[in-house]
Amino acid sequence: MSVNVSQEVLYDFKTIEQKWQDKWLSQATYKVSTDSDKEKYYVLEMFPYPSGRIHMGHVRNYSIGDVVARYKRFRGFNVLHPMGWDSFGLPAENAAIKNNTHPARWTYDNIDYMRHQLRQLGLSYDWEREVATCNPKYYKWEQQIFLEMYEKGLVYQKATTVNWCESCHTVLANEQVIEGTCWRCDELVEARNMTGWFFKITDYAEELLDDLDKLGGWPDKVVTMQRNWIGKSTGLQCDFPVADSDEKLSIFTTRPDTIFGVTFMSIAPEHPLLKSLLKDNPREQEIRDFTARIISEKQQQSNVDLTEKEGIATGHYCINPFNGDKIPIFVANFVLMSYGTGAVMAVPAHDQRDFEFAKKYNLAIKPVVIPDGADLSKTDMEEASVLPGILSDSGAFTGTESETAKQQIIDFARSQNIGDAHITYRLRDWGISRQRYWGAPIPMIQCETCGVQPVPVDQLPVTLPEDRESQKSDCAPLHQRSAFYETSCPKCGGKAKRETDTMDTFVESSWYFARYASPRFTDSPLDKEKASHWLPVDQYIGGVEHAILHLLYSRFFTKVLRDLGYLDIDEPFTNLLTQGMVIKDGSKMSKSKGNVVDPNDLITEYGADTTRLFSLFAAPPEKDLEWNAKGVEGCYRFLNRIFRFVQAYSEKIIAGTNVESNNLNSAERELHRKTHQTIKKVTNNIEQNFHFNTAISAVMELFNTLSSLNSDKKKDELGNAVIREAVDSLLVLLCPMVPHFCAELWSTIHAEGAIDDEHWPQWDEEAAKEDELTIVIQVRGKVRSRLQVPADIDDASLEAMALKDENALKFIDGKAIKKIIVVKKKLVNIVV
RNA sequence: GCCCGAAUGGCGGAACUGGUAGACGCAAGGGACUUAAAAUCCCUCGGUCUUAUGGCUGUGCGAGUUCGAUUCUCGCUUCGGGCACCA
Repeated sequence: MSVNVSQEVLYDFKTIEQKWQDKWLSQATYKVSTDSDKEKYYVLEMFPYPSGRIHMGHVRNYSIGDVVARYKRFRGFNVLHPMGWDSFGLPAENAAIKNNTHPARWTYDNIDYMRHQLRQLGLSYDWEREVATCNPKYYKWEQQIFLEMYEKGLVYQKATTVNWCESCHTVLANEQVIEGTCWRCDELVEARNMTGWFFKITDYAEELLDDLDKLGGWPDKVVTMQRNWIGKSTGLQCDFPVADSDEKLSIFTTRPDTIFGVTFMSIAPEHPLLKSLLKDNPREQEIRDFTARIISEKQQQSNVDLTEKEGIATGHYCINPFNGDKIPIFVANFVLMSYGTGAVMAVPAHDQRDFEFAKKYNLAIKPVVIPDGADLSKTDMEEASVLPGILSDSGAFTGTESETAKQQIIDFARSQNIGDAHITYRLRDWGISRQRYWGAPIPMIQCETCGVQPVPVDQLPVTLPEDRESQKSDCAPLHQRSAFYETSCPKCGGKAKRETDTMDTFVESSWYFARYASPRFTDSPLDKEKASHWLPVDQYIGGVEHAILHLLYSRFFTKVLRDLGYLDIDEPFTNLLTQGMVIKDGSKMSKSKGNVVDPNDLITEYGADTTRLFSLFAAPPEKDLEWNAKGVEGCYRFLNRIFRFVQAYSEKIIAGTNVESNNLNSAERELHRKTHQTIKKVTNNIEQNFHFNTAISAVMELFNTLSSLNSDKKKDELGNAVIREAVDSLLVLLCPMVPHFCAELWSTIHAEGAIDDEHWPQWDEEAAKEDELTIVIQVRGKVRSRLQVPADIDDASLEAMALKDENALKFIDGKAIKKIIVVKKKLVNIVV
């Protein structure tokens, strides 16, 4: 029987993709519920901000997620795979002003368009669970969580120095300041004093740190970044009495072992003690001018550049409680009020900053920790010595090893009631107040008589004010809208004012993954039963740019929701995959560089399947992906070749029965073996590390084997059964990547049953075994010859064969054989 | 400055636990088909020497361990990422 494979037909992806998308939608193929005997699997990709249209980064992220979802379904899991919209945020306001539309209108239009785009990609979401965070039905529950946190003391208001972005007209959290600039618009951030609401994330600092150890399924890199961000330091907090005064200066140090080397004190310009130090101070004006200048410099420069160390003596002294030394107190520009106590004991001999400062102002440098073999006495030091060593000049502690001395000195401070062990974190509380319109209102009320009052839960949601014409742009912040903020006190009924700040949009994304478990639940933020069924997320996928921001906040919220009784897990995301960027011509795609690839164009020209296939094939997910238009064509060619083959061979495939593995000719055995090897390879690639690129190349190899066996002289030896087995397997293996394509071809060769109802193929280890092996023969570690041998050969005969091999003999050249190394099924190395 | 990570053909990338470097794809070159082109199919494809069998060389650089190193150790170089007065 001869079959013609048409050489010219290109498969009609447009019709095929439309057909299957319609089917999946109308039949709600990917809808899930908890009533299933199957084990649950929750795969989630970071939901997008509805900026207008999807970009290649989304395509990549969601293609990866969809492969995981479809693969796990084939493996028999009950897969939750939802999608939604992180739909509050600044761009909506800017766009609304620009286009004279309303942020809500702009946002919902974008959502409609982008949902359409995601459907065009054939992503297998349960669309019935879709959420949009700007919907009052979503943020109502966020407000309720806020209130419950407030009741637990996890929310508080304070006036403090905040990060202000002038271009965004709002405050930013510490995590949102990237190298001194705004995470969203790159504008330089300035310092301002403002009142705002804070989440007490620092209450969870220790647990957030400890539980990092539970995140074995996260990239080490992300765990390390979080660990550094939390920045735990242990040391001594200790009081230094101010000379001729009742006041004390409290310091924190991680080097209590150097406490005998303190030669001065540095305090932050904002330090509260400064006020009393200035009283009756002859140099009051000079000091005031200095601190004012430093504070304003700090505000302008933010934390971009390291400025030179600068300070001024206050004329006051304090007493080192350990040795009675009288030491001068300086105001210094490098001391941060927001870390530790805002005051530092300065040990210039053992701290580089203090060293530079001491050099500049000619202050004493007193070495007290002498590293092994070093001589720090008297000689001019070039830099601070930070190594451990033996204490000298340290009273009763002289001669002690510095690590031991740390604890002894802490113990001593405690016994004298002047200090104790202390832990300090770099992590600060999360400032969530934003002075913008398009965000979730903070449900608090300020009463003239009763003070701050929470909005009663039954009055939620506090919704954003609608405009007279909601089509029109009016993005005035809430503090400019009296109709919004004028209200009455829930306690006394008197005149009161609503909080006019809205919440940081990172609050919405800190719990959306839990809401997906019960997205329409109307009794409380989460249906506990559903949440405990689905959570934690088994596999979370998104960009590494959220390594700290979103992922830290979500971990915090998970712990808070647990403590509020909504969740019974400690960590939200068991496994995390951080995918690389999509780049072109060596750099990130951007409008300014003019190297943007629009997914729409690709879908129109090649279809969703090809687009997905290339974005999975070109690189492993965690690496950056270099976009290559020619590479896309290669993937398209690959799909076309399969399509033509299956069409041409459909009769044979349909006629194929089950493979009888003990009754195969050599061509059949070769294809049968390759099929099972491919199943094994693809399965392992996906299971181990989601390396779809190598999984796809394995399927390409299988197809190459299939088509070459068919084109050459062995053509007539191939029975229908092995062809059918190869094609059936190939289609299921490829289905997670190119679902429409495989569904269509499957339907042409199977009268009944959709590919979605199939099981993942299982490989047969026997069938996958090679019956011949290539053994490498080395002489002195260099490859000299190769042998084809039966797979079951034993080491002794292998060795014998190697010693008889002509090529090997040439290189042995009659020399004495020292040693022969035989590696099973791999090689023989003859050492002469 | 400190802490991570990476470096393999013209390109994207592969290589199990130390055991055939370059799978798969792209590009390039040659051929078949065609009046021609496109499409499709076949062949070649790290460098170098050689008529060829084949030899030598080759995974950023330099050492080391080993019968054997892309893989392990040490020291560099370059690039990328994170943190950056955190006391």
